[in-house]
Amino acid sequence: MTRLARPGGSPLTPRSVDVARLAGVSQKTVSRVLNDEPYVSPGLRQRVLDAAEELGYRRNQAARALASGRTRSIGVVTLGSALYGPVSWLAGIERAVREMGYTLRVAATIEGDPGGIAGALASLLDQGVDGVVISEPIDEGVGLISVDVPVLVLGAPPNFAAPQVVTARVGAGRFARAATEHLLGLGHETVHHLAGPQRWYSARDRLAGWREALRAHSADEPPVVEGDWSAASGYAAGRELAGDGTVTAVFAANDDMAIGLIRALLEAGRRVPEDISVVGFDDIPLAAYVTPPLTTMRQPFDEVTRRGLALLVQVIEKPDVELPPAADQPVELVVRASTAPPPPRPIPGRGRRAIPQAYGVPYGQPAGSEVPYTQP
Amino acid sequence: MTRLARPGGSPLTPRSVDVARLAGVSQKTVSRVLNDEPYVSPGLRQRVLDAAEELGYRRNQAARALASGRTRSIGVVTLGSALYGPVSWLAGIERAVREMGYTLRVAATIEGDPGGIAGALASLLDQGVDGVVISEPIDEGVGLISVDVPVLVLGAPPNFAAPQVVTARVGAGRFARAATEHLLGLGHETVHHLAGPQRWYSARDRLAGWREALRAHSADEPPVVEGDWSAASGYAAGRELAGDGTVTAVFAANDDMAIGLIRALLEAGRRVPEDISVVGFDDIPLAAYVTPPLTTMRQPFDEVTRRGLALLVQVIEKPDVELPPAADQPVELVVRASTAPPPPRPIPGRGRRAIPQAYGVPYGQPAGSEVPYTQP
DNA sequence: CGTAAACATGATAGCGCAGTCAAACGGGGC
DNA sequence: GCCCCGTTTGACTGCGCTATCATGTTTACG
Repeated sequence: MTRLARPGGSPLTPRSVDVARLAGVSQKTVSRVLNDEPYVSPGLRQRVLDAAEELGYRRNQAARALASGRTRSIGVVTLGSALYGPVSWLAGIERAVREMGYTLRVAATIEGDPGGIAGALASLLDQGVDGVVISEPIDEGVGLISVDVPVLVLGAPPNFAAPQVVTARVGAGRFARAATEHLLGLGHETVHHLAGPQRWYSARDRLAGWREALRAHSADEPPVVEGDWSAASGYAAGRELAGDGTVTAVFAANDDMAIGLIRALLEAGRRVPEDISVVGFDDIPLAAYVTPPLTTMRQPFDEVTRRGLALLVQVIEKPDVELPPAADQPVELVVRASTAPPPPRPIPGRGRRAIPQAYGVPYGQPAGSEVPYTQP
Repeated sequence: MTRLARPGGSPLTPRSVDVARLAGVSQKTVSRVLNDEPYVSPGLRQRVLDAAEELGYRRNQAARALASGRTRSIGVVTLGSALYGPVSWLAGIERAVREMGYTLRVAATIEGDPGGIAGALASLLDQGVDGVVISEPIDEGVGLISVDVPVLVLGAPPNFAAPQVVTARVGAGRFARAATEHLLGLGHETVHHLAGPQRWYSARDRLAGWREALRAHSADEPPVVEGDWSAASGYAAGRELAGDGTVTAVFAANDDMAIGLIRALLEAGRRVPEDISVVGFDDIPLAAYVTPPLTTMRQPFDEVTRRGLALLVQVIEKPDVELPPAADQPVELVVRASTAPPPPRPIPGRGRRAIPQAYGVPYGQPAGSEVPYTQP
């Protein structure tokens, strides 16, 4: 049976003095050994390690933090939701934090709570974290926030004042531009955009990238439809767009909305990709398996978080060293079956068309629903 | 501009003594006020609060922890992945932890690392957490683990020795049984099961529930196909099952696998739900928007985590009080379009059938892919 | 009006480590 | 042989708070 004890949990768990006594050294020497400080003879070092092992000694982190002023922990401000993007950031952060020898404390912002970021940050700082990660920030009318520990901002421009602010971004704009250009390259006259909520920096980045691509190709810029990242909002947008006969290509700001959008298009009798092409964003694990498989942009979450945290830790430990410039991650477009060249000629008129005949398609015979489908 | 400072961050941040001096009381009185202890006169209390406010005082948690032996934090052992189930647990836990006035520390198990749970637990206990949440545990040959703080085990039987072990479970078995019975109720002779990895308790629960339902209805028990929760594994299973003409209904242990499964069936020319019905598990937000919309079991993540954490905190703070018995959550089946009665007569023979004509379906005309689809 | 409770405050002593400084030791250069 | 300097070790102190106990100060009630 594995036995795990919390230091200080009971009066019986050993203290560093106990280790010192057993090893026949001073308490300070135990501290030296355990912190890998120089000036300890190899013999003593081993004796201390053996004694610590024998007693099952674990350092009390609260005492360490109090005495040293450092907690060796990093706080992350995240959204308390199951959105794929934020969750993937969190998973990557956990891994990277542990790799760097730190521990992780989490504070979620409460959805829709303005000043939520400030609240979450305050909670983390109260806990004495040595650094903070803000993943995918939203600007809900919060002004500049000033924090007295280094900050890593993921996927957004920094609007924090801190001893050091480091940024690691995917560069969503470039990705959005590539997605849009993929559609233009297939021959679409223009590309509609189903945007994310514009309070999100990453949503604005994607919008900007889409706009850039259109301008660079002198394409018309159709009105933007804004969703809230959810498939439900994509579905709602899809019902709108399905009625517009001029739409032949849509770039959705994330995969969930893209999938909701596609569902609405299919229900309205618009085929994907024959009538309308759709590109998503994120490459969620399901993207390859929905019908039709989704063309999408893959985000390099892991590389970005790992690199960002390495910078953050460097800044925490050696505040004076100059940081290397951030390197952009390569853009990765995953082409699947939701994009194709536009239909031969523009569909005349507006409004719902008659339901067309189904193709005999090479891969599979999808089916609609027989049970009446109601919005959940 | 919002200014946030870390207690102890600089020598200038105020201490409780500073507050005491400003309020003209002893340091101990400040401590009393801030801990809401009785026996402080209202006048003094207010003076102390004002002084604290004026100085922007924040308590140093490390010192509090050291002096009191409690960190007011709860650790959660989680999987470092973006799987919907674990992630939803985590989101629910964060919310509940904050509601209870605690903070959250996270340690992820490293995938495929045996003893990963023990390692993550050790890391949390080293940090001095007052309680631990194990979400969706796996038993990777780890024996009984003994921990010296209370433990909340979500969604699984406890195999931990601790001062107190509380369990909060969805009761996945009952849910799986309901899912299976839904299919049997539609007239299917039996139901195949696409199981989750059997190292997971929740996967075993679901398998057991499925089996129970079959037995109760005296239905044949077909061989189980095991996936790894991913859509890719569902897809692989689907290729297998598509070749078996006797399959008319499948219960998948989660939605991702169900979606991968459906994709493979469609590609093989088996219609869903006309030829084969599929039920998923989780009710991920996308489930309503894939094609066909997925019939699935909704898990009450929030209720279960909230209730579980309330119990955990009670056990931490008042170890002697008797706990109320756990109440089962109601089973919730969300019927969408991926399930239907079986086809009129058993499909003769085995192997691939010719691609049938598409229905003119009431809701939408889904399309397959024209671009050749390759497994990612 | 006296006495026992209840209330209100403060002095003092740790919690378990890391930081500071001083002391002891040892080898090389003169 | 003496001094200097790098090495090795330990005694002592303090991080900022909570806990314990002692000391006043009221109130309750016979």
